[in-house]
This record gives sequence, C-alpha cells and structure tokens, in this order.
Amino acid sequence: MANINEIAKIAGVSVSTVSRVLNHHKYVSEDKRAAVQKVINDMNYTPNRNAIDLIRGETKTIGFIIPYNNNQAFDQMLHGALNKSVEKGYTITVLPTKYNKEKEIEYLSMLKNKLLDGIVITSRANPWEAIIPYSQYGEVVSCEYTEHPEIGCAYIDRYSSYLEVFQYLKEKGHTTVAFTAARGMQSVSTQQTIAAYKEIFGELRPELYYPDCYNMEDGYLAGKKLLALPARPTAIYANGDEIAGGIYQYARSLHMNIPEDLAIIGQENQPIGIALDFSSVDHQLIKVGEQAFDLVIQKSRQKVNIPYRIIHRSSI
Amino acid sequence: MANINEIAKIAGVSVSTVSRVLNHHKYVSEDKRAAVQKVINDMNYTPNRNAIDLIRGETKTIGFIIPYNNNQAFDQMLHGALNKSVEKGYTITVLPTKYNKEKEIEYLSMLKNKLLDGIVITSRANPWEAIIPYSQYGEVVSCEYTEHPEIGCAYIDRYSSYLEVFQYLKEKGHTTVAFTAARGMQSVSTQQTIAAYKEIFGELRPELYYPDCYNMEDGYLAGKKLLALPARPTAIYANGDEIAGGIYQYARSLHMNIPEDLAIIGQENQPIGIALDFSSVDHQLIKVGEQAFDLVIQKSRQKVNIPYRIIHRSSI
DNA sequence: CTGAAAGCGCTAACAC
DNA sequence: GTGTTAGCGCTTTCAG
Repeated sequence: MANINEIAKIAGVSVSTVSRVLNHHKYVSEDKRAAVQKVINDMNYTPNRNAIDLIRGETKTIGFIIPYNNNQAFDQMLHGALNKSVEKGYTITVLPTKYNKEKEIEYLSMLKNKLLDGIVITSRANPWEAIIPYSQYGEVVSCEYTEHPEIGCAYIDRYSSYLEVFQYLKEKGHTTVAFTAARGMQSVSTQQTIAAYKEIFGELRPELYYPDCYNMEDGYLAGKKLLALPARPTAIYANGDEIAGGIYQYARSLHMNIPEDLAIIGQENQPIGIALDFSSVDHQLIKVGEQAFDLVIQKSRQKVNIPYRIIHRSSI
Repeated sequence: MANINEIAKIAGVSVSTVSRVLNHHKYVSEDKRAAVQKVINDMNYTPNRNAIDLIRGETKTIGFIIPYNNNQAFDQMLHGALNKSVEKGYTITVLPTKYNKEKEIEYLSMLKNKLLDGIVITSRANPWEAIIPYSQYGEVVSCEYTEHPEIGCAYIDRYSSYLEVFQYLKEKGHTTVAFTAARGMQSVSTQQTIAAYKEIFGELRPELYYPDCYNMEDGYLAGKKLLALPARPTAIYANGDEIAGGIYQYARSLHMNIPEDLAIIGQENQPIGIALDFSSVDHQLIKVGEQAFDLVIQKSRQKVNIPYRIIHRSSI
C-alpha cells in the first residue's frame, strides 16, 4: 500500500503537509488540503498505525488479563471493559493466563514492549512484588484490593460480602454450612472467605471447604463430595450460580428438595440461577470491569469499591 | 527505557550485533554475545515491538469481530479462538460491533492500518461486497458460509440443523411450532431457518417467528408473546439455551408443564439447559472459534464445516 | 502556511 | 564475525 511519501509526491506537497491534513491541523490552505484529501481518497490510503504508535509511544490498546476464558465471572468483567473500550475509542486485547506465572509476566512485558498502554488484572498468579515493577511502563489496575499505591483497584469487598451471607445463613438456622471456591489457599479471596466463615461460625471443618470450582461440572462434584459427608452441610454457598447449578443437579439426583433438604446460594445472579430460583450475591462484575477499564485509561491509581447486593430467592 | 543504540554503545558493539543476539542469529562470537546479553539484563532492556512490527509488517495479532459481547454464543466462539491463540503465540483483540456497519468497517480497516494480521468475523453487519476489499490487507475468515473465494469459513450447516430439528418436532406430533431468532430477516441464518421450517411444515405463520432474541429476558418476552397466541404453539425452538430458559420461566409462571404442555428445545448445550434438562442442539461453537482461528493464521481460505449434534433430553 | 530534516527503535543487506 | 548504513512510515521541530 501507498505511504505518506507517495501521497505527498502525487499531491505535489511535502509529507508534512500530508501529515497535517491527516491530523486535522489548521494552517493548511484549503486548496492544498483538498488536493491532498483527493489523492488520499483516490489511492485509498490509510496511515500505518504501527509507525504512528512507534512515534507517539502509545497504542490506545489495553490488555485484559484473565485466568480462564470459559468462566462466567471473568467474562462479565471483560464485557464491562469491552463496553467502555468502544465508547472511549480503545481496543482490548484478551490475555488468558491459566494462572501460569511466566505467561502472566510475558503479558505484563507487553507494557514494556510498548504494545499496550495499560493492563487490567482480574486475577493474578504472581505476587504483587513481581507485578509492580511493570507499572512503570504503563498503568496496571487490579480487580482485587491491594494497598500498593502503584496499583489502581476496582474491587469488591469480599470479606463483608461473605460475612453477610454467612450471617444470613446462620440466622436461618444453619450451623453446618459448606462453601466452594475457585482457587485454593493461595488466593486472597479464599482466605477472606475463610476468615469470614470463622468470624461467624467459629471454626471451619476442612471438609466443608471445596476448592477448584470453575464450572457446573465442578459444582456437581462438589455436591457429591459435600453431601456424602458424615455430618453433611444443610447449606452450601457456591462461588457462582453455574456451580450452584451443578450442586443442585447432584442434590436433585438424590431427590433432595431445595431449600428444605439443602439450602443453596450462588453468586453473580446468572441466568441459570434465575431459572432455578437461587438466592445469589451479585458482585456486579460488569461494573467492576467498567470501572477497572476507566481507571487504566485515566491513569488513575484510586481504590474504588464496587458495592454488591444480595438477591433473595427461594433456595434458602 | 533504553533502546538498542544504548545497549550497543554500552556493550561496545554495533547495533547489528545487538540485533543479532536479540534474534538468536548464529555467527556471533560467544564473548560478544555474552557481553551484549549481560548489558541487556543489567539494563532490563526489552525491544520495542512497535518498531519490529513496523519493519516486519506483521503484528501476530488477530482481530475477533463479534456483534455483542454479552451473548453466550459469541463468547464460546471467542473462547475457542482464545485457546488456539495462546497455543500458537498470537494475541487476540476483541472487536464488538453491535451490528454497526461503520464500526465494522473501522475494525476491518485495522488490517489496512497494519494493526492486525487477520480478522475473524463471527457475524457481520455489512454485505460481503463491502468486506471483501479488506481481504487484500490480511486474512479474513468467517463463521458463516459464503461462496466468496476470498473468505475462509469455519461454518455450521444451519439449514440441515434446523431441518433435522423441525423434522424431529414434527415426528413427535407437533404441528404448531414456533421459533426464536437473533436478528431478523436481514440475517442469512434466519432465512435458512425459515426455509427449513417451510420445507418441513409447508408454511410459516408470521406470528410463530420471534426475532431479536439475545438473552434470557428476551426469551421470557418471547414466551409471553408466543403463548398468548390464539392457536398457540405446542413446541418452541429457541436460538439458545438461555433464551429457552426465559421461555421456560414464563411457561412455568403459567403453571405449564414441560414437555406435556409445551415442548422446548434450545441451542448450544449451555449449563442452564443442562440444569433444566432441555433438549439442545450443540453447534460446537468452541470448535467453530478454534477452526476459524486456525484458518486465519494459516492464511487458508478453505470452507470447513463443523458438525452439530442434537442432544436429547426430557423437554420434548 | 509550508517544507526540510531529524528522528521513533529496530532490521537487514552490504561491505570488510 | 562484525559494523555501516539505508530504510520501515510517520510526526514534529525549526526555518522561512
């Protein structure tokens, strides 16, 4: 394809003039502007963005780090960011890590490579210490709260959220409640859940905590394991409505009734939860994604809390 | 951040030598290679990918055009592509159009801009005539079948799929069957559905076709409309399990039983369909996304059919 | 208002 | 083996 030199030559002007009309500068005479524009149209010319990005040192593209690309929770955050991105004229690159530390660092390096202006981390594999150095090359914002001043956050107060749910369950008369989680103990969010649990119920019997739940099938397995326990739980708090759906499926295979035989509460107010009439805590993940995106492009390092809300339905 | 000149100067070599070690060329003496590498490490240097892309004329990034970013079907295709992309060392940029023609063209221009090596179009707003010119700037593959030789396809044979479902419904004794669709008549897929319907049932009463369905809520509305019809349908084929879920919800609010009072069949074998025990036709959208991605990076313009399968459950 | 020229950071002949 | 140099395609002083 043609380049700016060619356009300049054909239009009989200098490249600077072409550049000026390209960038809508003023101080270009009307006739030259028209002439250049005509050649641009005739030649069907489009400037090479790589060259522009190289000079400007910015790309108007933001990286979006997610662990898994088949999980409703991360999808929702992505949707939020995507909404904002087209609105603000940015482009989003999806970066799936599968919680692989090297991969994650590789993605962060794209800031250094000048491929990305900023990155939002929905969930991370590396310790903050490994991540923070990259914040000098571009804005990095997290969907998890952190004290580190270098990192902007659009976060959920998971501790309060879990506390409220466990309290609610307790008030409903449940004493043996189990819960599922995504990652295990290495995850801050799991630790917060456990802390909240202990705050309400005093102690946590290890069997009542079921990790590595990402989808419906995992939920089914969780149900199988949890409901076979000697002193089985009378309520389960699932880390997602699809997971709750899996638990429900297993419970139904045992002809259990919800909530009489087993209370279930899910998360994120998904269609499956609506259909099955699950109570759910909506962490407003779309808003989290939107806010995180806004923070990156504003180069803001604020800590923004996104409120959650508990939706009461018939499953408790 | 430092650039290649600086590294060269400090290491006491020329930029070409630095470039050679960067690109793992042979014919670099071991001592110089070591010296350069040391400076690179010391300076924490990373080459600027923009400059490299500018020279090479390729970016190893693929654009993924989707109409909506909150629809399970498109999400699944995206997931397939994302899987392949990390495997093949590519990066994916998500491009949501909301079926806006200008936006879509803007995205296609990214090929011309040299921002993208290729694009996969899951669903399009523009006619092929408007899209094809862009295929000279990069590979464009579609998830919808087209004869145009410039466009590779990873497609579903929707006509056969619909034919089979309608035939099945007919055999089950249904004579009044309705169906929902995403876009209206402008969509090829809707036209195929209608053709298949007429093939099996002879004629289509216009009220039996409900367009603009994308999510559960739309399904609920569809149920409301369809079940209020004078000669109401005894079976509904929904264009997605979440939509089927919405229909189910409305039917249940009327105390209807499935399948006695109303047969429902969905699409894509989603969790919600599994939980509600819906029959569903699985178009294997993840595979569609994977295959489409493979075609782009192989610069192949093949037409690849992805087989579907009908999953029989209790809702029919 | 316009053009010449100096880069942005890197690669790749082409010499030596 | 290694360095010199000419770009890749564009923006942006700096003169005029």
